[in-house]
Amino acid sequence: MSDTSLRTQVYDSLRQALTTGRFAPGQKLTFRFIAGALGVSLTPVREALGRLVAEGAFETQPNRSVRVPLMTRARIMELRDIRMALEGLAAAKAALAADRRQVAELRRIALAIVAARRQADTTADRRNIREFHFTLYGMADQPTLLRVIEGLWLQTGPYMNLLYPDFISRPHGPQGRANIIRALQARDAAAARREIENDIDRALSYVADLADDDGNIALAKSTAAVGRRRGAATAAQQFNYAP
Amino acid sequence: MSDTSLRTQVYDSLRQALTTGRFAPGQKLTFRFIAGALGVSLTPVREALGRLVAEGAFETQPNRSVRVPLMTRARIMELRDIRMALEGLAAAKAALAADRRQVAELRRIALAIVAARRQADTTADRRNIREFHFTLYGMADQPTLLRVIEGLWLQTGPYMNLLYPDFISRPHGPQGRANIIRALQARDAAAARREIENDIDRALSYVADLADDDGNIALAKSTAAVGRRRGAATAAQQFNYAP
DNA sequence: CAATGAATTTTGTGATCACAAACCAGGTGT
DNA sequence: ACACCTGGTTTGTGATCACAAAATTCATTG
Repeated sequence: MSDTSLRTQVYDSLRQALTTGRFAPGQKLTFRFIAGALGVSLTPVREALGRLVAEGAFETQPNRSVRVPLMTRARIMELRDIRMALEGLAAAKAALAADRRQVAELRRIALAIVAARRQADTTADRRNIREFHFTLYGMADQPTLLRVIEGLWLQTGPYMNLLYPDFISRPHGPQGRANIIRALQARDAAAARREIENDIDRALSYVADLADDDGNIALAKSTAAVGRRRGAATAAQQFNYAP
Repeated sequence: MSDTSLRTQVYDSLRQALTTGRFAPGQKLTFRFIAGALGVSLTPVREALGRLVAEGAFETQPNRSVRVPLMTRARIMELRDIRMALEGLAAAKAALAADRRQVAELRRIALAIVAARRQADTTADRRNIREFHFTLYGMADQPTLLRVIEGLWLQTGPYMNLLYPDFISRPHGPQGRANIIRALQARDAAAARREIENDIDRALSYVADLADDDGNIALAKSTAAVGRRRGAATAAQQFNYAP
């Protein structure tokens, strides 16, 4: 482990919770609540939250507690455009740099996605999707680009629950991933970029259509609804879970 | 003023110092040094530095002090690609959204650049260049995009001194800005993107060519050399200056 | 004189305390 | 009923203290 500071542990816990959809959009969190749940003092919590606020994963009005941002339709579309540009760039570079072993690894993850979906395992699916994308982007070997993209995923994370179960069951998913793998084998940067752009476009346009201009969400029958029940889980439950 | 916390003031001071080239690449800073220079306790300094480290403006090995990152040629080229993608996107959107008043404002800044360069005023030039770009990007009205771009400028900031005086005296600068303004008037998004991409490409490719693969810089006769003399300025001098 | 190792100082990290501003009830007046 | 005040409570912010790990100094040794 390279950094074992408490601040980093708190940061990672919150990040995990965000990317796995444990916090609902608009949910409010106090410093003392997090500190109590994680068994640390306020100091490391403040530093971790400061970073997350800087990255846009949380927002705060001056001198007040933090909350998961409520995003308007426009803001989701903005994130869509940014992610298309950056993740498209990463995919294009990955296509030029990937070797045979890396492509095989990507194919393994693509199969795991199909398997988990057959069992409608939402948690596993989110983990798999994340692994597929970041394995792909990692091949580009561009650390700064990767970090910026991670910051963007942190912002879209709480909204990705909205994709389940309707959007995810559409047939275009496996097709897109197969196309990406083919593009890598052919070292076709333009095709890899195009496929990733399409993927992001479809997913975030779908999410954006569920949000109105005030940040309210058409809940439908999505699993995001569970996050709304504030007192349902104990404090510790919201952070710790078996990986 | 929306946020008057000390943490934010420290953050802004360090940000200013970075974007105006007051810190040299590789320069090391201790928490207590900054706290003393700004007359605050360690607490707000830690939070401000935590944010800047998260943004990549400073780097730190675990449990040790922070320093301005030394960038390899590869990393500068990486930043070039990211900035081309994102600032190109912002310019394209700006071209579609700009009204006549905003274009006039941009033309005013372009004239100020020419005027300041006639007097070889490096400080004013850096401020003007920043104002030109962020006024342009601001027209796109995309707050998240703007924040990501600001984070990237924070990283490239300490290296922008290397453009003076050689690169800046080349004739392509005024031409490029005139083209951008023309593109805005014509609502030509593709042209605006192309001009911004060219601008970033030229500047950062030039800087990258001065760096080797270990992060060492060919100093040449650039003004960055002054930043190297560590004890030259008092602590307070490194942060406070007349705007 | 360069290399080594112990003593000393410096430095980041985390916990705790003090405090003012924001929040929340509960009551009052209209 | 509803807006307004008011007391108590909660909450983020900043300073200070304690401490361990890292850096530095410097005497000692080969």
